[in-house]
Amino acid sequence: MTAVTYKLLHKDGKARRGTITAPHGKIQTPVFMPVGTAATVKAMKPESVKELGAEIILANTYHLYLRPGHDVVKAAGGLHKFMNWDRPILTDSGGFQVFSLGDMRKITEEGAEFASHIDGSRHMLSPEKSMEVQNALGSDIIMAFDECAPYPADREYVMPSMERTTRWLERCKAAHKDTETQSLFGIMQGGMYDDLRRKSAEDIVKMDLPGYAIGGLSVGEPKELMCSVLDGCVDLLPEDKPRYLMGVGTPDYLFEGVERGIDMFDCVLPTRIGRNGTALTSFGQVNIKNARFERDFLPLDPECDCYTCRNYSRAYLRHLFKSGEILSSMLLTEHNLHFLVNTMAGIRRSIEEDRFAEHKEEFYRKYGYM
RNA sequence: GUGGGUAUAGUCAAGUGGUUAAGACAGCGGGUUGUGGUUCCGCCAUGCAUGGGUUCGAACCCCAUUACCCACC
Repeated sequence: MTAVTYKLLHKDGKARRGTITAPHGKIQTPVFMPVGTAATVKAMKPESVKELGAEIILANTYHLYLRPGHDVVKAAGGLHKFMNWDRPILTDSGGFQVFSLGDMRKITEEGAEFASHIDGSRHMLSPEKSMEVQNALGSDIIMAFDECAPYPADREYVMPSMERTTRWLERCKAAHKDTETQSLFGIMQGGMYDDLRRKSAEDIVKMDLPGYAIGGLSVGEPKELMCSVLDGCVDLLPEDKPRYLMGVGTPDYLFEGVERGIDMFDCVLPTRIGRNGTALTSFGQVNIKNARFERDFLPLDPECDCYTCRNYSRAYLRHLFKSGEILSSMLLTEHNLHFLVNTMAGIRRSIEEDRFAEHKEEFYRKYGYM
């Protein structure tokens, strides 16, 4: 028995309504996972993250390995206990940092050598090491150590990179022993090339893992390109396993992903832009810093029932941000997270009622994308 | 009242005769997609207290005026 299982409940077109059962609880899918890189969803108390309906959050192997160190987290009794979050946790493998650290790292067949962004010290992250760290953290879902190719990247770069990611996945699988309490998800790569995506999918699906992710998208490519790549590769993943589109995203991308059969998403966007004064609302993105909100005493999103919108005005939120007050980050983050989690809940309902397409159109019309 | 000093953007300021007047903060606008983000990128003085003068050319030199600061009466 694997730690994480998926049950498909209903389909509306390719959109899937399902449940994931993990050691720390059930997850209704499609799901949006808030990101808590350093064992905290920034500016949020775990209780508040729970209250707004998040059923799973994401943490990062690379960051926790560097600080405080996975041995510390393990000594604390595992990540759940350490950070006071008793629902499922997914940990990213550190693979994305291979991409985002740019020239501060070197990739070899063995793994990736990093210069710590904290103190410059050098560290080697390999498939085996990533499994060791994620095992010590004790997350429900652990991700394979992969390489996310940049965009744009030519075939000559992407093909060997993708093949190495597949070899790394084999090593991850071999190193991952604790399959009863944690489940390893594989990651498809292949850049923007349909045939490489197909090859990657075929190779990783053979390994019969409890779940699969699509990596290497949402790295700066145009939306249409991401959609067309998804068109060509989501169906290559097994129907009876959860499908996770990594690093996505904005509300519109969520709809595009679900429409093509994606079950899981994560993104730093709501928390990051929240801390920087931008809100996601049902009528589009709002920059609360704008002078036009100086005397606007309406709630951020009049249609929202989150704590922030029930109690505070745009003028107050603007004031808090301009004053550099901590409450600004808290209130905006809570709203943004609530908005995306709630958007996913609406998507799930629409799939159950076979009206996903209409729901998507309605959302776009209001959000200002159409 | 006498002597001295200072006046450059909302604020603090660089610039002491030669092409489009540094920079910082504030302000304004934008960005942000498996978090290297109290972050990043733009914009923001046709004008240097005011009025004259010298000069090919003045924020810069000269004169007057005004305001403020410091001393001394």
